[in-house]
Amino acid sequence: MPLADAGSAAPATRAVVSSAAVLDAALTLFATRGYHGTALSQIAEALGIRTPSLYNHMRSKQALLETIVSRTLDDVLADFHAAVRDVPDPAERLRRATRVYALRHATHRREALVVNRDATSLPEPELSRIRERRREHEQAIRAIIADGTRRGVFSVGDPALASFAILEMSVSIARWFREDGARTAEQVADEFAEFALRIVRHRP
Amino acid sequence: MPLADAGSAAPATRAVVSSAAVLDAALTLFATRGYHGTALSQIAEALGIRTPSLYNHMRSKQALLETIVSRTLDDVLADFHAAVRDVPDPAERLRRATRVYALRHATHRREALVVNRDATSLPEPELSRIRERRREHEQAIRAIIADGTRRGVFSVGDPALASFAILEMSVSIARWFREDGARTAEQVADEFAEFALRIVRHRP
DNA sequence: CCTACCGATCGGTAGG
DNA sequence: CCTACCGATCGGTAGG
Repeated sequence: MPLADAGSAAPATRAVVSSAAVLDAALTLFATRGYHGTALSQIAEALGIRTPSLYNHMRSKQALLETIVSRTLDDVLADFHAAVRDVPDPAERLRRATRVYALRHATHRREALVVNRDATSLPEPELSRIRERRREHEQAIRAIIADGTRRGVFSVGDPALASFAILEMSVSIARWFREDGARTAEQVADEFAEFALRIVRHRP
Repeated sequence: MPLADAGSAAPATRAVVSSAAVLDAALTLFATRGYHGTALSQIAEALGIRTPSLYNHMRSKQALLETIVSRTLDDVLADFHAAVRDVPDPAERLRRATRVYALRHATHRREALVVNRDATSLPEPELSRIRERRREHEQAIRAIIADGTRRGVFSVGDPALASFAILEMSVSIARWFREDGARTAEQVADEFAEFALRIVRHRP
């Protein structure tokens, strides 16, 4: 039966796929080749199905990106609020906020790469809503830094610059972190939390 | 003469274009919409010419990206070496290396955005050569940090983590810096150089 | 610099 | 889940 297994794209058995599986395959491919650099045919091939079958599990390619970005931003904000809840001390708040953000970028690398690379490919009004959530997070970090500076436990010229630096150095973890590398995600997250406190010149 | 000015794509006079102009238009569009999100027809339209005319000034779309990325990386390395030449003190070396890198990301935002977003879209063997130059820069920063740590003027657990953090927080400047913003490129660069010294816990 | 044109591939639909 | 197919657009070439 040469036709039955002619090429790796033709599976021996008929594949069964879920929305979650489509999203996961899209996540991997978008993270690797970018949203515009990924064809739906590649997502289908990764799942062992034909392109039109994808439409049983999604509305459109764009909806896939929208779901990935939107969920990720919601999770980032939820992480943040859970991490700082009932923590009044600015230094401890900043440490926990940075740790959880850094940790997420080590453990959810694909999501982070897609959000950072391709979120701007979404159309309005989704794009504005996305920008608003990122802004919300940045402002929350900035507020912690401003609070600590006001109280004299931090020393920083411009809380906005410090918050950009802290957030973006953490985002970079998604670019180089390897699960089988020398340091665990937790070790990296702790170290970056320490960097954050150093940036705002917190005296331990 | 309705046909002569039907639509903004039809210029009144015949446009004359140079390789530099094509590269510049590509730079702007790649930075805004990404390499795969940009069509050659958009580059042509921005220049007021037809798509096939672009081929008088370039070899291919990919060659455009290659030129942008390659030149930018060469410039980054040249900047670095010029900045630290004849500066033996690790703290001053790190300050200057960070300042010049941060400054470049404020003044060459488009280049930085394209390199960071789309360099991986290049094929081998170009991709390896690009990675090698980025690695070279990262290793040079790491060596400064390791040197300062050895001499006891820095205190950092892992020079690699610190160098990633310093470089990547600087890269982020390209994402948010505005020429008409509250701070000049030089002010931002100085502040980020200070952040770098704080990350390695240099005592001033 | 242009018009005319190419094969390939894109996201998506019809219909089963 | 599939095959068959769609119009649109892609990067690029021929030839002037």
